[in-house]
Amino acid sequence: MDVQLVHWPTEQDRRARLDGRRQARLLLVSEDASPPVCTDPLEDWIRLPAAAEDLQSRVRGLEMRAAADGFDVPRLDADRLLVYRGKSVVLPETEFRLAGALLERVGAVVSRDRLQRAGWPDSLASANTLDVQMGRLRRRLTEVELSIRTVRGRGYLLETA
Amino acid sequence: MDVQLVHWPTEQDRRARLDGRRQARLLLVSEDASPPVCTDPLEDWIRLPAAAEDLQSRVRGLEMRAAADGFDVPRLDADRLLVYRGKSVVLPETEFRLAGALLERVGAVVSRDRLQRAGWPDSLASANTLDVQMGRLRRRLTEVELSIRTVRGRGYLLETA
DNA sequence: GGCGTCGGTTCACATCGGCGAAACATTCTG
DNA sequence: CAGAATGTTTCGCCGATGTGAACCGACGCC
Repeated sequence: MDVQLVHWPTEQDRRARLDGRRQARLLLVSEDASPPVCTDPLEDWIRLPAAAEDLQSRVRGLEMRAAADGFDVPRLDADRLLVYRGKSVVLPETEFRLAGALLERVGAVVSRDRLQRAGWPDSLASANTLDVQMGRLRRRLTEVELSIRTVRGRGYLLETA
Repeated sequence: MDVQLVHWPTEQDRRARLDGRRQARLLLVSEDASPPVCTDPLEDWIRLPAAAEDLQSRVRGLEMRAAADGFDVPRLDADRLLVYRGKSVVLPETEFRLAGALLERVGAVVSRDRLQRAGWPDSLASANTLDVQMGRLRRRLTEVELSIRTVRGRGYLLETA
């Protein structure tokens, strides 16, 4: 969601890394350098020294373009497809329901009890089953670079790293 | 695709028209005006007076984005030709209809039911026939570097990978 | 410090069903 | 006629799911 500021041309490697992560960035082009040609909508540049107003406009534009993609927010569609930063995984039914519960509160702890109810709305699974399914969900989420942290005695929380 | 130059803020109406036509344009922001926030990849702005080098870089970027526009979306013409990133394949009738259904919602899941109806509008094929045709379509799409992912129990989705 | 318990993780196993692949027959097309 | 396209069936794999057992670190207790 945020916009990274990158000095140009001194930080070329960092630019490449951000590009790989599909992270919005604004290149600050030093006075005596040539500006790059930006083809990625998530990239823009501005020549230094820059008016505060101009800088803001560029940053705002990038923010909105990044938000339009919804890139930094993991999204779960009705067909069990979890999308995050351009990648995606298909979740099986049970893991889908669990992921849904976690996504309702990204970054916050979701209690085991709540997860139980989310994962098995009608039936009632044995206690251990939740653990197993969380393990499976965890493994699958690594594919989209999401991770689940356990909070002993409290529950689990979804992280975007 | 050329890039239109638009004076800002005096030519706002012209900007709107170009936007509607999905025509790339560069806004020339007069010295005493506030720059707009550009969210469209086909739009950019530059503050006057501008160095020739900077102007060129902006225009070049827009040209390339305009050229890339639509390039990443697989397209299906009436003659059963599927085009994607410069390559293309000819699809047989049935696979053509199936591909059409998938392309209506690239990146989203299309249900088996919907595919059934798309592939066999009048007749009704036996249950498994869809699977077979999807397999065949799948094989053919590898030639244009497209792939079909199955979502168990839901349907299929077309991916641009 | 030694010990048991609790919560959580991982492994192995069994079941079930969706879906993929091959094989075959038939029809279409150049 | 040859090769492609299409429909159908059969077979079997593998993914999804639930369950039990082994394992392991954290914590509290004696």
